[in-house]
Amino acid sequence: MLKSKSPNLTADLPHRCVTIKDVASAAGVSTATVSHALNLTGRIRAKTRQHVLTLARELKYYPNRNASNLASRLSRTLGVIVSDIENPFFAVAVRSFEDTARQGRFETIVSETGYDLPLMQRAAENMLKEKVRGVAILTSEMSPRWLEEIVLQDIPIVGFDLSIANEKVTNIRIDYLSGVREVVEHLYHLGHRRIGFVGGRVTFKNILSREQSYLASMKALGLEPGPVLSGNQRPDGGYAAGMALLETRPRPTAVVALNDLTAIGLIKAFRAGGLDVPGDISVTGFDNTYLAHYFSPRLTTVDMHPDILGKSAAEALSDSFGNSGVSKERTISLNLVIGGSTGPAPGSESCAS
Amino acid sequence: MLKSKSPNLTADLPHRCVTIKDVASAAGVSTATVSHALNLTGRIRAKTRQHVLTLARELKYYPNRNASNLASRLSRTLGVIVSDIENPFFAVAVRSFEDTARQGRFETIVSETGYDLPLMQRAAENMLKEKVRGVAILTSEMSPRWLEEIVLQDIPIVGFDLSIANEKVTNIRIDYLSGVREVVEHLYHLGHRRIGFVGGRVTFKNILSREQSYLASMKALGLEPGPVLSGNQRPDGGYAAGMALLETRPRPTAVVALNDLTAIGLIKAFRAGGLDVPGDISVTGFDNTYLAHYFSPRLTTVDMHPDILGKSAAEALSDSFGNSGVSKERTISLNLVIGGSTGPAPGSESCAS
DNA sequence: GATCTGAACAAAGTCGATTGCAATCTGCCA
DNA sequence: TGGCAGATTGCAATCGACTTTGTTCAGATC
Repeated sequence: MLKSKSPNLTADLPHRCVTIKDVASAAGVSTATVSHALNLTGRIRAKTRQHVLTLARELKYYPNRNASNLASRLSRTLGVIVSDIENPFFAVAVRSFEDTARQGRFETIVSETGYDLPLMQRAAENMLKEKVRGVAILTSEMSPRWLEEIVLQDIPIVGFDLSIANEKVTNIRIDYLSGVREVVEHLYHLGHRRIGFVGGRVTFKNILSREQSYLASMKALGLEPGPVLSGNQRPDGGYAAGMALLETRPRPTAVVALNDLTAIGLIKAFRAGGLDVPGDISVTGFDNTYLAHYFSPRLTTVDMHPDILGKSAAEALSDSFGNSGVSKERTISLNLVIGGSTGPAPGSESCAS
Repeated sequence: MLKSKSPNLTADLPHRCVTIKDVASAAGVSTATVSHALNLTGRIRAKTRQHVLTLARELKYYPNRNASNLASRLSRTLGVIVSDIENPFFAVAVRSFEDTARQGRFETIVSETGYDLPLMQRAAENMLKEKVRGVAILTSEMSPRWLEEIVLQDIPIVGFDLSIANEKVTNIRIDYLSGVREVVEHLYHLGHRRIGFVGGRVTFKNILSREQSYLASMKALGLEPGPVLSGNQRPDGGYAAGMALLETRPRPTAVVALNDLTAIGLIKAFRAGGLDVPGDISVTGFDNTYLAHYFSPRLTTVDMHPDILGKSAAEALSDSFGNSGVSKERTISLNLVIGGSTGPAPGSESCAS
């Protein structure tokens, strides 16, 4: 769209941004005054301030955040490390975190690990190089090594099920056991006795927690834990597990999935195998994402309140800036949401125990 | 966990990061040498380089990206502005963008607008202050004003349906018309004649494009455009629209939704109204997210290849760094995916036209 | 053995903003 | 009108890394 005839094309010249100096000289004041006018620091005459602000806007001045962070030795950026942004549970949590951070005039940068070890390291390094003010670990597969590394740099951390205790670390407790127990008991009351479980990589602590909670809940009811399979926390993993379960004899009458995504994968597999959900087999999810709500039948699941989680995480970081060393524990309560994906065990009306 | 008895608690002292100076003095070389060793610039003896690298690791040195960007007057960060990360379509696109960027040793920062104007402005300002190297606009509700503003700072932009033409801007073309036409024709061949449409905020250009494509497709088939409603690009908007459609007389026998999320909202509403999908009414989505795949019935939808989109966007930016002024257009091809959410129009076998 | 050459490294200026302290100005009071 | 306190504003150092411009030194050449 631009005729490129002149050798002095704008695009060829190294571009210079508008700096605080430009604003200062345009306003006929020093850079210090401009800085104070923009940041409400120092006492500036109202008229001067207005003048500077007007000029800054006219010149389209956008303060270089790199320079600002460097000079003030203080960043207003928070980091979030998350495993899978495609999972609506995390998407909601991250958004909630960002919204809360924004209200405190903090920016947020997000790094995804994709349940992958090298990416996990990269994410941590990213935060360290960016010199963020605090980090939220919205995933629990983070290796202790990198947590230590972050804490060593004196950066506050918030997360759940963190394998590290330190005054810079705020742990958000999630009572998986009560959540999973409610699910299992719900199925029990529907007459189910053979209740399977589809988990994920047990090397990840919060995934392991759910599995252990399942085992404990079964034992508490005097039930033999049914088949336990592993997915990959995503629908395709659930589908594969579901296909495997179709072949299992005796087939469970209900399956508890570690999250909603796995549950919908399971259901697709069961239907492909000619089973009716919940007529032939009941399925439960975990997280109560919008998927669970709009899926048909609506998933029986456990609400993890990702919005509260994200908000809590951001607040925990803000708090830890003010009063150092006070690591309040925070707790997220879970509650069962009953949907149509669970029903009476086949033939349970006649042989209810 | 830490006993705080000493007044010289580490946490109370202003923390100093390990800097390049620390590494330099530890290694007995100048900071210049350290910089060269780490960045592979300049000619350094292999032994010196190794020595420096080892020490940097031992001291846990993480180069301050703020200082680095400032000094080199060049950032290796790309920005992505996206409307709704909760929509799997965008989640996949963003991830694909990040992966591609990472391969080119670029970091990515993401800002979400939530279809909200003030947030849109904030996102743009965020990019400007961060002095990113390039921006991908994975949403089309960005106001031209901010696009201009970014281009003015000489920052390359890539996006789809951008309302600005400039040598710094790469436009990714998406042929909505062909995609929507395939959907409408598919329904037509199934015997549908009253085909409704649920769109979104028509102030957003790519949303408007889909609606216009629908109208054009209907006209091309000699059909009267059925009821046209607006959602909010999310499931709840689809649900509300579906509820409204239940009351419409004559009720359409098929509804085209502007995306998958709206489609699942619609279906929930229709089922709540006692309708069978696709027995009583057919529904189509758009985007072919994993939702469409795992939903039951599988959604008939249009694959937009978000992964290719994200990758293309990142590549376009990388390209624009090398050769300035070459703004290659890129095109994403769409293709129809037929699922079980569409079926013959009720009674169409007897009165097929 | 003196000179030249290029590799390897150091010194110092620079990026754009912040901030403590000094300098200036203003208004008020004596 | 002179002086002083308090309100404004400027000066200049600083943050941590990069990068241009030297400087040094080993080896090669004659």
